[in-house]
Amino acid sequence: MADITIKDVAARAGVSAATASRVLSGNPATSPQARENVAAAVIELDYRPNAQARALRSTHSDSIGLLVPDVRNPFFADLAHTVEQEALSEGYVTLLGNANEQKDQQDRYLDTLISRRVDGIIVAPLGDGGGSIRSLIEREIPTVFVDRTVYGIDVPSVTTDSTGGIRQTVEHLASLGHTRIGYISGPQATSTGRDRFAAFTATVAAAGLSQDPDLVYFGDFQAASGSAGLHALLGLNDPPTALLAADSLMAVGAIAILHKLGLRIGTDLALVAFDDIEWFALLNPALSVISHSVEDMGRIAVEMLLEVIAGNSPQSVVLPSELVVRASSSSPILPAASRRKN
Amino acid sequence: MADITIKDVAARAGVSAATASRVLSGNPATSPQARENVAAAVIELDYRPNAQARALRSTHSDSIGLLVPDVRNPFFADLAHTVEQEALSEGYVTLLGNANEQKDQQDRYLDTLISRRVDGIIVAPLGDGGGSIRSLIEREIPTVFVDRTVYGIDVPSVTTDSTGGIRQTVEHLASLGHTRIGYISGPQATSTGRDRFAAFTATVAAAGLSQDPDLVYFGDFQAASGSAGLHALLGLNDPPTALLAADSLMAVGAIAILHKLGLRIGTDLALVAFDDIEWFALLNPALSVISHSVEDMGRIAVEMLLEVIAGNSPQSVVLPSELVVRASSSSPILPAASRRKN
DNA sequence: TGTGGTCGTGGAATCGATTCCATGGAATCG
DNA sequence: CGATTCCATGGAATCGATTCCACGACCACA
Repeated sequence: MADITIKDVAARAGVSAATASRVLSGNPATSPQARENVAAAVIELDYRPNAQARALRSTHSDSIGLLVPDVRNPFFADLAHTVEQEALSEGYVTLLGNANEQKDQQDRYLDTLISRRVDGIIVAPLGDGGGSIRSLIEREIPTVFVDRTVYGIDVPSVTTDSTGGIRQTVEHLASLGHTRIGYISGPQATSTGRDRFAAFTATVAAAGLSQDPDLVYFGDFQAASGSAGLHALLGLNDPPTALLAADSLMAVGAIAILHKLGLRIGTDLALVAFDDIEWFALLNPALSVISHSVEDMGRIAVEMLLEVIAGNSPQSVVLPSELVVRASSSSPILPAASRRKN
Repeated sequence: MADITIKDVAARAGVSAATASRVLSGNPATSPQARENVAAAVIELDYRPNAQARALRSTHSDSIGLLVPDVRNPFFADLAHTVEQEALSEGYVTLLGNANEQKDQQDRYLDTLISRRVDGIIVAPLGDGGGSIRSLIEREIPTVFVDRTVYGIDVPSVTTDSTGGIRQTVEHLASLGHTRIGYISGPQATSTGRDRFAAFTATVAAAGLSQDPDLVYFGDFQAASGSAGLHALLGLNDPPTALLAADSLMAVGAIAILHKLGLRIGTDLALVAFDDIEWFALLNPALSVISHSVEDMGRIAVEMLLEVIAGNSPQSVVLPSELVVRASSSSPILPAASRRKN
């Protein structure tokens, strides 16, 4: 692993290291002759600049960090893809970290990203503003929140307005005759969990539907809690006739149990999920979803972070969400007598 | 962003930078007094070592690179998750790159990873051994291939033995009465594409089934080519009665078209997909798959890379694959007359 | 008491690239 | 033709952490 340095290139090209550096960074104060010789030497030696040394001297590393709660969640996989492609087109490499929905792993990754002196960080945060999130702010490291925010921390963010999609969903279900809508909520420690829950309770009240607190189950955005939530809701004396899940993984968990119980989605129980995942349309029946654009979210987050890095203070952006009706929620409610009991 | 350096810590603790460095790296040649003072100063100043400077001096960066062809493919998302968690537990950070199934993006990312002097690289390669893959070898950068290999490049790898799962599948379909099995293949520019295709042709011949070359469609591992492949195969004069797709995304593309055409999976057409994805079991009917362990693959790849970094030459590992029969391939074949025509 | 050894410490060199500063040669102007 | 500007260039300082080397203090043993 005999590394080739800029001195080797300079020697080969018959110039000094300073001149070689100037050629490589496109400094105009170089002669055509020098440019040519250096370019040739670079190719002959297959030279790759040492990014560490460069970053050490020049205070920027041309890299950004992206910290997501769970890469296996298709929503965040898509987000990672979009951010990474968008950043690459702007000349930045993305370091992807996975907090695994755990605060200590989030802190550990943030520490690492700080140590590596990334130029900025995009994070879908969890927990309160403690731990390493605070260090980010105190060090004035350019930061953008995506999908989620943290109460009391003033950082530009790109989030989804849950209210529109959830109101459409509640009204849609009400128009089919449903009065008892079950809700599998995300954790109240996340802003998305809180916002969606608030939107649900508000619109249910506005539509005059049942506000029975037993109709709400609090999950953790992962599949197993969707299964548990479904069990809990179906076990009620007066179970819901429609169900809204606050994210795709909890919907998947619920669907698995529905299959196991032999209940028919769309007729025995209407189902809508927050987050649109490509293959939700392939389920039989196809799943109704509240859709929001992950591409827009990723693209805007990168643009916004570049603004912050440039020293500006961009406005936070809230993207709309929208109900997409498919077969899982298109049948009118059945009379209670014909519904199977659990 | 006034960065705090080791000199600030040293000054605060009343020692030299050399001593502070020794304390931080756990060098035993330090007095308890010094250790205590430095530890206190680190906390008071919220000091984070500059990873760039450290890596520059000490030739290792405690980071590895992972380059996958497509993060949105659930198989690679799972792989990324496993590798990242496993590496983290060994004290390494993972830089994730996404080649987007394009050779130029793969080269670009490899260049970046080389520049950043990662300690090693895990890559699911595409294309031949040209471009930056060659640079990796010439520079003797610790490298491990995962899922795929490159012909003629001698690098330790963790791959899946397609043959077992594919033989089981062909024999299973034959036992249901199928004689014409369609195959949507991966690209022959990838080792997995070639291996699975070879296994399919060999086992079909061994089972005495139709070897009609029209039964094979060559896709590119992405969803759209699965749709195209299905159209092509159903358009034959004598279409197949069973279908095997060489990866999950092409299976998804095929399923979408089957739904659109109103064909019933499992009865009108038996379907099996390579790669097990959690929600494949949720489809109706549930999808039969050839399953292989992405956790084992990721874990072994990291272990193997650490071996290579340590200077050893680990043996390549080939993991088994296995057929999991579900409803999409459990009905005996229908007589031709009762099958619908496309 | 003198010699040898251990131990904690600080000074200085080092890693590779960038950039300030000074220099020498060519070009331009009065 | 002499003076001034311009430009390409090399030398040297710099970024922050690590590590080699040397030094002084201390203990132990003969």
